[in-house]
Amino acid sequence: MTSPTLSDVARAAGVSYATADRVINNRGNVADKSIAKVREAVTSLGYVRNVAAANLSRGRIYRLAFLIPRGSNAFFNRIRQHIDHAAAHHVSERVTAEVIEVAAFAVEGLQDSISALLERDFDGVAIVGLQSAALEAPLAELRAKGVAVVGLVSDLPHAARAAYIGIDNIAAGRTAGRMVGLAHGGQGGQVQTFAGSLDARDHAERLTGFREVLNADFPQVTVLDPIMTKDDAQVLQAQTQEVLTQQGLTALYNVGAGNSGLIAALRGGQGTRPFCVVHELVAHSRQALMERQIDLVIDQRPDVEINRAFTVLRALIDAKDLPPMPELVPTIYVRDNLPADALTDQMKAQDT
Amino acid sequence: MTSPTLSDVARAAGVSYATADRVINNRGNVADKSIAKVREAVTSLGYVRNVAAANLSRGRIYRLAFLIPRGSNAFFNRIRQHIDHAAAHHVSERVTAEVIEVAAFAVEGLQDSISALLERDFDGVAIVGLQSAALEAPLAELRAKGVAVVGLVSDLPHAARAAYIGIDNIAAGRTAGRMVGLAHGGQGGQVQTFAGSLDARDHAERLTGFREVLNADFPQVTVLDPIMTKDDAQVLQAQTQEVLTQQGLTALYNVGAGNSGLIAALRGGQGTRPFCVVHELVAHSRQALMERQIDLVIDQRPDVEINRAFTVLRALIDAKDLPPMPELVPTIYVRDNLPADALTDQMKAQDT
DNA sequence: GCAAAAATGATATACGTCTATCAAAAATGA
DNA sequence: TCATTTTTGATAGACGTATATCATTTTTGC
Repeated sequence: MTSPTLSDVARAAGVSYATADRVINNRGNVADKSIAKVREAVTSLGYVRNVAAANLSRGRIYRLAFLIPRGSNAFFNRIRQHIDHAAAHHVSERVTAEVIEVAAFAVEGLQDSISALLERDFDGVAIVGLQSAALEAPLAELRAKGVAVVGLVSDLPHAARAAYIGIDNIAAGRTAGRMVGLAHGGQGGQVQTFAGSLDARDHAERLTGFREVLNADFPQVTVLDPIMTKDDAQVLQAQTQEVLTQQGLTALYNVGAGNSGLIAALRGGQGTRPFCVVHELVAHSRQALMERQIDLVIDQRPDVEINRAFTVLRALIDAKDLPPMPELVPTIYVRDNLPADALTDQMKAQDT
Repeated sequence: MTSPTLSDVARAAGVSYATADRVINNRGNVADKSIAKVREAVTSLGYVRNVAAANLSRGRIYRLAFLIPRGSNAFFNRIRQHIDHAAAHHVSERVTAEVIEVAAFAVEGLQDSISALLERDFDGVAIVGLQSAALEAPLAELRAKGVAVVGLVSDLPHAARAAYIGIDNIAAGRTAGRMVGLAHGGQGGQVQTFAGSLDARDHAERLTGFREVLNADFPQVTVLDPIMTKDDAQVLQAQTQEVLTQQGLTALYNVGAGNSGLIAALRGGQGTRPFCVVHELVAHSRQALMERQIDLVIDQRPDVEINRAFTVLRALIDAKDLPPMPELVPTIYVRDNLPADALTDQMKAQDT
């Protein structure tokens, strides 16, 4: 009934505990014959290392760091809160997580922050990344030190991280495109798009996906070139107001942030409004969904992502294979399938 | 740097280890004054019980059972696979999970299966439930024995379980309604609905939610009364074929199972087809989405649910509060945001 | 102030693994 | 065959908690 211990394995294999241990933790200096005997005993007994005992013995603690862009962006506020929340529930497993803020979207700042990590003693790091070769060197150093590195939300250069935890932004854009297309019910129309900056890889990818679907499957719907907003709510508000006066506009799609401005403009508008799709469920967008100022929110489920970051980092640090995890998929919210998210509710006062 | 142990707490509180232990595990026979001192030391030091050490010491193992309807239903096959998969990754934490098959949707069979659990030594049980007072007595016995009980996918009588892990089916129906409404793009239409049986609470609820939204927000769309299918693919195929000949039909919505029949009928149809929404992403529905025979799948993410069942049961057994978990929300799939799910792919050959 | 009851302290063992050390045995090479 | 190297065995302490026992001290009630 009780699961076999390493002593049981040793006995079954006809070797000493020490030898079994040498095999299990491949410490070397073991005859092939002994290795085979132990391996056999392991499978026949179904031995599985007791991680609790192992970690206890090692005095293992997992020190994690999260590099998150500084600023009042509601989405990253949400990310930060989820990290703190998750960290609080991981102390009993000796996992600590520290949020380190970095200059937003600046390669140099990120580079410095990564180098600074070298001085600290972290076991795993999750980084909201950028695609820049300049990051490769410091990341390589980190990994050489044995630190597990994953990209979060926005990927790092491929070779420089062990995993990427985030959604496929082309898929996210395609999803938005599909929904906008469907909402036209076979009729024609014009979609105005908004983006923070096309230098941001995620923005560009979403736009690409969006266009792909509409061009291919809904050719009667025209996609207008994006208005650049720098993710600034004020810019968005002004531009939206202007755009709303146009004839024939049937939909709006903002691939970036700054939605509080877009929503404010919509709130001020009169008559029927275009079909509206934005990204990321935060206080503003949630409320706007409820109040019917917008129709759809495409969300990347930062709560799921953070959970996954913890799990993946732990698995990488333990060098074991990954447990089953829910897929990361762009999630579509309408006003009818909103989660009752306490964290989201707490953020009423915060900016987008 | 290293986290404080109970000995540290005792020292800080000026009591012996034994007394600190008496407080922590409330064994009684401790003066209020001592309790206060220990509590204070705990908070000031930030002491958190090392669960690994505790479980090791107790020799704790978590024996879980899942009561799942028997049969070749693709959705429950998927559930079963996720359970096995998750269980395999939990052995190192001394968690075992056993799937127990019960007669599908039969109160008596379920009742017997629950009673049978009493003979076994489980610590936690997840049950795909039914709403029947007949289940209350055996469940009460189980819980009296100290077994943690949760409802899974389909709820148990409220008082008889500690938690329900599943989606809100009214919300799921509302979501489907919203999407069907949107897809009409302001034009009128007729939706044919299908249900297995209105005795199944989830089917009835989905239909209710669906009607709510269309009646309130899309009055120009008519919802036709559901065709009863017993979740039988053959019935669905025949009925769908007939329905497709009707003039003016703009959408189909099946709240239940048996979608392989519906899809087969659609595949055989010619000309433009109605907008189609079904539930649960399985091999058939996934393929139909890809091949554009249907437009939308509302999914309850059984992978997330199973993960959550493990976590919740463990937390209940340990009598600790729940860690942060992603919300369970009806997920909308279109062909653009499908997960690359290995498990789903393995099930090509199975029935709906 | 004294007996009874309650509270506390001191201490030992166990859980399963990791890590290290030292001695003993076996294999290897010339 | 003997010296050297490789492999093996035996064993002990540590990790932090749970649990139990027994002796001692403090508190309580009368």
